[in-house]
Amino acid sequence: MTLAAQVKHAAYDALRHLYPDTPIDMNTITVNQTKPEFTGDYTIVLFPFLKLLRQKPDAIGKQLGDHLLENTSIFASYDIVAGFLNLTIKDSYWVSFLLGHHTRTDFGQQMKTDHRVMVEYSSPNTNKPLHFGHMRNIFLGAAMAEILRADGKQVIKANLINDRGIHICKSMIAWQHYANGATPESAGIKGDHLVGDYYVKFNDIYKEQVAALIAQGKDEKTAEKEAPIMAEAQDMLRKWEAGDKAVRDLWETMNNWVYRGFDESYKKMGITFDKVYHESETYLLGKKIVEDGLAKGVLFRKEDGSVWVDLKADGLDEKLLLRGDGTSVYITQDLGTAKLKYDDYKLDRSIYVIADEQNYHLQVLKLIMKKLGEPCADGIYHLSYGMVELPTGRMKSREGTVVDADDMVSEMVRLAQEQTEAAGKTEGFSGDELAKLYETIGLGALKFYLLRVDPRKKMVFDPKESIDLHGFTATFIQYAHARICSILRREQLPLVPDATRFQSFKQAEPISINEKEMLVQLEQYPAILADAAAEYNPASLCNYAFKLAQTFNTFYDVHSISKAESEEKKDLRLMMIIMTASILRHSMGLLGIRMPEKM
RNA sequence: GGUCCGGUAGCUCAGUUGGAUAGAGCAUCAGCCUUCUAAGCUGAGGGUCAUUGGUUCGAAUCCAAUCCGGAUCACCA
Repeated sequence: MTLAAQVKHAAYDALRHLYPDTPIDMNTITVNQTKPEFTGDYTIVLFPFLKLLRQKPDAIGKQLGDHLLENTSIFASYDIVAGFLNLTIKDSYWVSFLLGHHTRTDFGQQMKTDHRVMVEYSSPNTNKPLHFGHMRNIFLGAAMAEILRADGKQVIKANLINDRGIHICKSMIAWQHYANGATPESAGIKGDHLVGDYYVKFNDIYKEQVAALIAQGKDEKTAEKEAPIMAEAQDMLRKWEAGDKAVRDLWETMNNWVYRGFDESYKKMGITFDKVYHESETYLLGKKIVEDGLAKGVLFRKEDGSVWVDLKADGLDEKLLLRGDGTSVYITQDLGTAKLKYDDYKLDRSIYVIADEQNYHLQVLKLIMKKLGEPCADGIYHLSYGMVELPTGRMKSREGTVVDADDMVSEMVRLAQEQTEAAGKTEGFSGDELAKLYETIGLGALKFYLLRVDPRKKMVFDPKESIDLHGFTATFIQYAHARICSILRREQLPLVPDATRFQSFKQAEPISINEKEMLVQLEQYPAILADAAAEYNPASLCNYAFKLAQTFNTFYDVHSISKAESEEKKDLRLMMIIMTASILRHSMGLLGIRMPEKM
């Protein structure tokens, strides 16, 4: 149980004992961390009891404080300030906390349960390379998967590749017309970028054709429908669904180019998956689900043969599930995938990391599954995140403002190198070590930048700010970690000492304010981690780790560790910084950010 | 227009189930390296928590209305 919870329970027991005739609800007890300007560690708010007990705050505070001091072992003293009971925790509590946990590398982690969770993220289309918007998705999904795993869940990291549909056909058509058989090898371009180039080409041609038709006097809608290249793409989609060999072969070839490109990008980003789904393998199941729904009478068919679901009773509209020509739409394949995921793993929860522009889509998906009586429906959870925007507004591929993922990673690594060299911190490293360090810093900065904001909020990507390695950044945290490692090297201690090293530690001197600040934060890590899991919010880990690093830096400035006032103080501080480094590694590790031992 | 999300310092963001004088980072200004890594530390300035009303001992937080911004309401994915 966390310290804050212990305080709350102690207060509850005390109040019940002191006022047996007045029932007190646990929820009326508020325990906060004491503000730094007051003496104490944790504060019980007395106001809620005034009316209940018909006494003045000072009187209640005194009785409660006295009782807590006499009947529990964790409090050293108390202080009442205007309705707040500030409690100071005994130094011995902190000492035993340190002795009990400083050798752990998994402090904060929960026991494994059999609760099964799938986290789906990345989920790219195979018609263009990954861009900056994907990166928020990818890092968020990967971080959430690790956080949930640390929270005791059985986690399956899944990638759903959107490998079929009209968008792929567009790239294929343009490639057929304009590529002269170019391959990634012959063109010297990464496969995903090559295919993406032809998707762009398609759109250019399409726009030209529409413009030409409008010039001939057609209205916009008709022009969009009649553009010949679009008709070709649609024809190709039908052939694909019919299993046309030539189309399937080209499709396979081009997709494989893209996969090799993606794999390279994922590898660079340090991203892995446990399971990969392809929509080409699930859309038929989706169609089957629709047909079953039709048979059950949950869905209905219109005159043109298209199939719909009526969601008016749920405040939504009618939604198309199959086109008149029998081809499936976006949501059709999602129905199949949702069921398949559930059947594969018997999931308690299935998390979709998808941008908030698809809130409606996910709502519809869950609703349809529920209507169809599929058991997977209840577990569907949309982890909806806000879009990444530039200071000038939304990124638009049309205007060429989309930031490419591969470029972004190399740029950040390059900047890490530039700034490390400028700071003159390259001595004592081999070439390989430096390359690894730049990657650790650059990639860490990027991940942290994208994860430090509450995922639900849309965020602004300011290129100028993202390259800053000062302040609220991964670099700041990495630096604190490297400082700790440096001290441990000097003391000839491993990052995690064995349990006998501080076994005979006996506390003699009082804990200082700066020491206490660190201890309070160290103790809170398990609660922060549990909260990040419960709220699906990696940003709280970013905030916590930054604060911990900040507190360490101040502590480091105020107190010498190697030259502490006494051997006893030195040991105490060594245990503290060992634990600090372990928690920084653990928390940032969940976000996929490495902590260097030297920088 | 319907639905959903958001509005906190010049900028980017924190702010637990309502609790003490609303906090960080960046930017600006002033200090701190003969002492464990200055990618650091200390301090200063900077706020009508969009607005108005309500609930209460107490509201950035809860409720209502209004204003502003965004997303979505496709036989695109």
